[in-house]
Amino acid sequence: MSDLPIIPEDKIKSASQGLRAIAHELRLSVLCLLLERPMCVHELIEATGAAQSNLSQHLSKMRMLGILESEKRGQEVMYSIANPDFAELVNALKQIYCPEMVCAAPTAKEG
Amino acid sequence: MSDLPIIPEDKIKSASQGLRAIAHELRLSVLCLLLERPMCVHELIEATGAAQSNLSQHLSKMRMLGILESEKRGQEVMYSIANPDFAELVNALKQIYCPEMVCAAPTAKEG
DNA sequence: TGATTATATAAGTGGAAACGAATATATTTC
DNA sequence: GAAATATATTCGTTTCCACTTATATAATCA
Repeated sequence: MSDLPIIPEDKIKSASQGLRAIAHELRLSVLCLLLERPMCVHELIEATGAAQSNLSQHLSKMRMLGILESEKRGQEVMYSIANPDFAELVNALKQIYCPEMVCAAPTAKEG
Repeated sequence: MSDLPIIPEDKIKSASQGLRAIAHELRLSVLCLLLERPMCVHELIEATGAAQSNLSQHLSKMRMLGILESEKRGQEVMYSIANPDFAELVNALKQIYCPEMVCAAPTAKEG
């Protein structure tokens, strides 16, 4: 019997599901790209070098999980990050793994 | 040819490896527990309800990845978080998934 | 309307990860 | 030194993921 603050099972389940969702090289790359601006599928294909079908499946998975949202524009489909939590999470990762690429909160000193 | 700030492949690879490492319910639970204080294996078994062999395998995996470190104390083995980045990451998750459990940076107003 | 472009979905396959069962190793106690 | 406790490791099985190939749908254009 410990008096530890146990995290509820369902929270753990959601969190690990969220992590699994972004713990994939291609999906993470896509999220990093969409952090900059919304993009359509063929832009993402070009930027990542992924196969069309494969990328489409990953996009679809992230959309179903509420991470991404999509909007049809003509024959293209624009994808963007739907859940700001994931934008934050990816930013946190960038700060850990490539601090020099994160322009972070501007210190209000530089131009 | 886009002028997007592409994240280098090896950074993506490290990041997604790190995410996969914690994107598992049991491993994430362990990390949350160890966020409080170092614990020995049978404490973790009791707190998580996991099978001994299974938990041991996960601990071993996280130790090999540099996430955890262990110190033998008598016949027990104490585990703790070795890499502060992961502590931060897990804290970030807590803020997203259970904000009410995070005592965060004290606002210096409450007792 | 037929061809082309953009994207999605389905089906099959290969490989990795997780788990349980059994066993091994180290430490303590008697 | 034998039993008990604490933890690690090995092995075999199953389950889950990702990827490719092929096909479907929708929009545009000729």
